[in-house]
Amino acid sequence: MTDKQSKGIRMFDPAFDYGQLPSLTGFLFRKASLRTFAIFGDAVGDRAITPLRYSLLEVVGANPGLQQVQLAGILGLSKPAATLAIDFWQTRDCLSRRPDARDRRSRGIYLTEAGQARLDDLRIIIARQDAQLTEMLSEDELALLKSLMQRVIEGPVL
Amino acid sequence: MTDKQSKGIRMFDPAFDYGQLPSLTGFLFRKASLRTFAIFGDAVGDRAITPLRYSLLEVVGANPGLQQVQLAGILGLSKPAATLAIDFWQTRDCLSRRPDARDRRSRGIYLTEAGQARLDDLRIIIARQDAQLTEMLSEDELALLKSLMQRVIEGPVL
DNA sequence: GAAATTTAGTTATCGTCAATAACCATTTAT
DNA sequence: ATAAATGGTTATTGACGATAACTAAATTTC
Repeated sequence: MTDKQSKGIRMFDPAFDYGQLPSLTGFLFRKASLRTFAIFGDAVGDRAITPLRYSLLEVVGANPGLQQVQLAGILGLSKPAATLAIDFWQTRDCLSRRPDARDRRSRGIYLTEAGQARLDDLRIIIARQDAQLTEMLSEDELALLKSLMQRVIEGPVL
Repeated sequence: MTDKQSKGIRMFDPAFDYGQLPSLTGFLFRKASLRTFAIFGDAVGDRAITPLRYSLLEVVGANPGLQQVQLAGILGLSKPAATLAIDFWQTRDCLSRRPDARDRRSRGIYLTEAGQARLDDLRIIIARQDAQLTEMLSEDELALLKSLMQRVIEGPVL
């Protein structure tokens, strides 16, 4: 065992036959996503900071004052999940809930100063990590990949 | 609520700013993977049949007689997880554990007749579903996407 | 304008799942 | 022969996410 991090996952072992799996686009997406996740953890250092939690911070940073329900909608979370995710950052002094003057039920979510600093850090770390993920592609190829992925993602809901 | 299935997930809501998220390849992978997963469930009909469990069946079909440890290695599972996954199919009469003559500790995993039939079905359903996933791409674009994805997945472990 | 309904948010409870640890049986190494 | 390693199962635990139930505040309806 030489590799402590990332489980040292070998994506395909040439000794075995994977049937039709490698020809399925969805399978490739899943593998790519797993790989992303593994590397993400290494890059960020803190295992508690998952892609989802980072996404939350990013979205709050870009849209200060959103309601929790709105955040849940954007991130595809249930209400309780949103509550927990916000709790996570609030206990770390990165997010604050501020009362909304117009509607005293709802609470606007904002970055604290520490949160802004943390986000600035994370953005850099993660952008760099993301570049490593695709370092084997030329710039043109990467742009192409992204635009193809975009179209697949935005595709019809079926 | 018109859409019962697939949660009707809207991938991006143009009303909000997603920060740098949409420019991260890893984020696109994750979204694509989520989309794959959602559609997979709809296509197969049985929610219990996850991509992972299908992968297991596919790999056993392509490599009859593998040990459980080998399967775990190929699929990136822990030993207990492999045990459970095999149990899943065995209780459905699709896989069988056969004693290994040379090593009485280990057990070879094989498709049953029912398992072969089930796999044949699933292969077709899933191949069709996978095609739908990328129906907005031309044949050339799809081939390109796949080859780019392959290279990313096979990339260095970092 | 009071009662009923809806909505934002939290808390409680549950089920799933995967990982670790502990365990048995068998094989390999010393 | 004994010790160490390996294949497999079972038991236990912890992380999550989902639903349900609840509070508080807003909106609707008559």
